[in-house]
Amino acid sequence: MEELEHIFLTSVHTILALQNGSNLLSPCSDRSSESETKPSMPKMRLLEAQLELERLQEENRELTSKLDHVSRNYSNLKAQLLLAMQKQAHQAHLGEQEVKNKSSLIKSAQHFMDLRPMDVNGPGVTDEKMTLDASISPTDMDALSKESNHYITPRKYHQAHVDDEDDNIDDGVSQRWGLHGSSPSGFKKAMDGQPEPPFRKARVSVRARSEAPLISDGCQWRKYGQKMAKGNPCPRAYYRCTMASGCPVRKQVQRCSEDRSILITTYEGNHNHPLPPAAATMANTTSAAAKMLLSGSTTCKEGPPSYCSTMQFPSSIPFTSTMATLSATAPFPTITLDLTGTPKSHLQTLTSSTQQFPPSLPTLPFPLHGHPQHQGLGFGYAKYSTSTDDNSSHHPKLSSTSGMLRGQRQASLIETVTAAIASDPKFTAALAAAVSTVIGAPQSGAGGSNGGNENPSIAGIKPVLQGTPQLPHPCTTFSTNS
DNA sequence: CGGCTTTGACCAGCGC
DNA sequence: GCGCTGGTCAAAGCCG
Repeated sequence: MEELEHIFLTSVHTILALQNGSNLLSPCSDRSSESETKPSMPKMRLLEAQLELERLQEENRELTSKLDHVSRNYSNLKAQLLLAMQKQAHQAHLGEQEVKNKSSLIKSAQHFMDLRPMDVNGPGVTDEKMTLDASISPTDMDALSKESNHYITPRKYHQAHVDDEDDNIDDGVSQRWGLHGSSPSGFKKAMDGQPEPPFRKARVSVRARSEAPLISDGCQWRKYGQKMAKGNPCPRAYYRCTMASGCPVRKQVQRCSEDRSILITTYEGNHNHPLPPAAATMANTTSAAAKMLLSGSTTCKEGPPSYCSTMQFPSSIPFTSTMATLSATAPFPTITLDLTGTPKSHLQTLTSSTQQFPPSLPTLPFPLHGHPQHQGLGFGYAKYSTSTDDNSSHHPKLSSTSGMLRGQRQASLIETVTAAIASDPKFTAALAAAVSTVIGAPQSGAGGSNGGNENPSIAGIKPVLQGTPQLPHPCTTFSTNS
């Protein structure tokens, strides 16, 4: 596994270095310097230079796609390795667990943390395995989960059951559910020797201050239902990803009952199809956050799960009141990144205890796996800078990078960042990528179901940003369940 | 005409 | 066992 990671990081390093080299000849700098220093240059030479520039830009694009490809291959290999490890571990412990679990785990199964293999398997499964398990990239799990090409409802799942591992594999977490039968119903069925449906899936919700009916996350969604939720006068809408047939990803959209300008979007599942960079950014980010929550790779490892029900992450990004919350007491384990500016969201009150992260968390732009060349990726777009002058002024690093990077390249880099997050999930990194997704992309028109796949920005935020000087206060909430 | 939204019905989980 | 709630289905209608 470490070898794989090393290979991957080396590849990323190389490609990024090449990229940076290519970008030394950016159109602007090149043209301006040449025209200033050699005003009398013949037109032929200018044309040649321009051709060379175009060639370099093309090369740049190819390298970017190569990087993407390497990243996917890496995740794919990693996922396969993890699968083999999981099967091995599962077979080794299945027998003894059956006796143990019957007596002690049925009650605790209702707690979400019991989804974790450590809890179910006992000391036989190490923390390392859990962390590795959480690092499976969602998009690359698709390659392994061919069965998930068809969306399987719980009902259908009952009828035509499939091998749990394959069926849940598009979600590394739900796979654990299936394997160990830790969901309440799953437990009973597992005890009976029957397969259990993937009732719980990873969820990532985004809380955003937006007046638009939907946030634009780069994917195409189709509404399939709407319900009035208890305790909220606003209806909850259910959407399904329609970018590919059978994509299991769903999302719920609901306005906050306390502040109807806040839009709460909850994502569930992982895409089983290639995503545009913008959507991939969100998908990778959310899945990384989700998996980290469920993998327990955060600071609450040492305590019992119940004591880690909530963790608040004071953000280091130049936002005020950015807060990420993990909730274990909710029906689903939840990661909440609250960027609304509301100090205490109602989600935080769901939990019984909190853990404040030390203020020494890595700041953005953050180094990836200790590779300094990954620093300074620039998580600020021009839009962000203009709308947040006050904040950006406190963070010259961010503001200086905005406008220097071209949209496509930046999207690709952010995607790389989020993919890297998936391989070694630290929540702060996931948080950072999520925020970069929200604030970093050029804003699209307030498009309801976001047919445009290239823009991860939150539709409708723009008017809010312009109208309220204290912003940006988009709020991003990640909740993950499996 | 195809894709999408709407909306009532249905189902499963859960608490009492 | 019953009722409540969340989530999903699917028919009907709308829209470009």
